[in-house]
Amino acid sequence: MTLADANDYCPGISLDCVIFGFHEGRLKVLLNKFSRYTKWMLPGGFIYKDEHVDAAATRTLVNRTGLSDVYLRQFYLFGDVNRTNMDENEDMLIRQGFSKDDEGVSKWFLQRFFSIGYYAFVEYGKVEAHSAMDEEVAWFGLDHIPPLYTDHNHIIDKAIATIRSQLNSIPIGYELLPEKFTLTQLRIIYETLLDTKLDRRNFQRKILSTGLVYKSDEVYKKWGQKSSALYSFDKDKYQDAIKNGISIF
Amino acid sequence: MTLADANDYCPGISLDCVIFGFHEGRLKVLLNKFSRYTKWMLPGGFIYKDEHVDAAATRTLVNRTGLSDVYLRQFYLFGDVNRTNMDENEDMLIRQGFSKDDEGVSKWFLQRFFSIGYYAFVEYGKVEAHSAMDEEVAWFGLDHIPPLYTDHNHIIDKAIATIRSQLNSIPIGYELLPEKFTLTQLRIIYETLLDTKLDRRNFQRKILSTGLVYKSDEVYKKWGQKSSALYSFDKDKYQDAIKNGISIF
DNA sequence: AAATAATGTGTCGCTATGACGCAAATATAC
DNA sequence: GTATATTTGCGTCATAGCGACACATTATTT
Repeated sequence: MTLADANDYCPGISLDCVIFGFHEGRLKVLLNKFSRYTKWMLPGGFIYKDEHVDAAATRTLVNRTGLSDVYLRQFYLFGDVNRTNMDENEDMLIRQGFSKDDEGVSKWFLQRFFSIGYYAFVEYGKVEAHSAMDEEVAWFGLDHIPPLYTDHNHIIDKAIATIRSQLNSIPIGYELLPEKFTLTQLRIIYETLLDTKLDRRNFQRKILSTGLVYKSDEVYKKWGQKSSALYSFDKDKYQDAIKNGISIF
Repeated sequence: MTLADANDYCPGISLDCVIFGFHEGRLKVLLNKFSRYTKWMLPGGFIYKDEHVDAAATRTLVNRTGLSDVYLRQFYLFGDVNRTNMDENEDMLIRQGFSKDDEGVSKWFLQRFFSIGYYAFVEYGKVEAHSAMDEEVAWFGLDHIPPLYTDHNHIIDKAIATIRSQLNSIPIGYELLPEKFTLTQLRIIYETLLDTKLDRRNFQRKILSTGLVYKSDEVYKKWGQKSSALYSFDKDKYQDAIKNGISIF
């Protein structure tokens, strides 16, 4: 944000997006970092005074990924008094070249913030990780997330816990995978989020029995040992399933 | 609230509680109403500047029901720009005897509000519906909820939808029912929230197979035709089940 | 005395599920 | 070149759980 805009935003409230992608057999999240600050953070933003919260989240996502029309859901409001660490914020401001005596900057950043958590599923290959002015953007595997700004590690954990509990009714594969994918890739997503191993054969039977997925004529050869079949989602059936509530697991 | 306190609260954000109780075979929600205003509303409040959001919700609940130590969960942030209807708010203020020219009152109430939705399960019999100064408090069956203040009908709907989707992992019976209860009472709760009829015999088999419930020596006679057995929750097993994630349905 | 309504205790058949077997295709090791 | 490991495709089999339903029992209503 440009600090001049501060008056256009709702005070004391921000939003943070946990953006999931799937690449090289791993679930990853998109993080960014102010170039002169040490800590990575979730892509986030503020809400214009006349803007719907969901619209603000969509705007944040478009800015960072170039993608609109993405599966994006609000999942929790983080309202701990101590989640905003004033010392940490001051440190960040100074490193970014601001003076803490600057009234406008201090008043805006050195206050208590609520943060609205959103999670998003994007197709990794379609993302063009936009770096804003003085920002870096990068993907991090779930196992390799560094200590983040304020409670952002906690926000990611909560997002994963939420997704896990809703896995039955979330079209997660459809959103994360490319049009053609192997059932192993789909299984890895579920295994990662559920933190268990799933029997390969039983998983296939269950997925195929939903009828939401059909075998394409193409084959995936690059990887591993034996070439594997590529599948696609039946988009119509998928839309129906979401409306009427799907139950995969 | 006393309006003099406005400066102690976080601006632009409020919270609303959907408080569920079970009485006479029906699920009900607790609503209140300013005596001189026409519309009923969800019990709600504001958040002190140094107060955790959950603490503010607990405080609201204690005020209205006299109950602490209640199952209370945040479920959604309502952030539509138009959810706060300024005309409606002004009407309410005037009916309550305030002048719209009163700077303090207007500035506080005639602004955009976010609202954090909480739902709670309470034991109906333990509630002493406290009426504050000029408030009425009453229970309403889910089928008989009148048009409420702003988007409060929508908030209730969203609460029910959320609970419904989490019914597997929520200890709803334990929280809503008295210590001894019949399995029919428990079944009605599930039937109401799922909006379906459940086969009485299959339901019993399933509930008993969880081992979370045991038959007490007492019998419930008052109602219906045949006296029915009273059951209780095994509290230890219940605590374990919540920790490790229960799955009832 | 008959009708109504709710409860306790089952049965029965089907399906989904979890556990596992085995051959085929590819890569790496010796 | 042969052996070994890994991953895929396509199965089997026994069991637990589930939906549907039967029937006697108890109590209230008419």
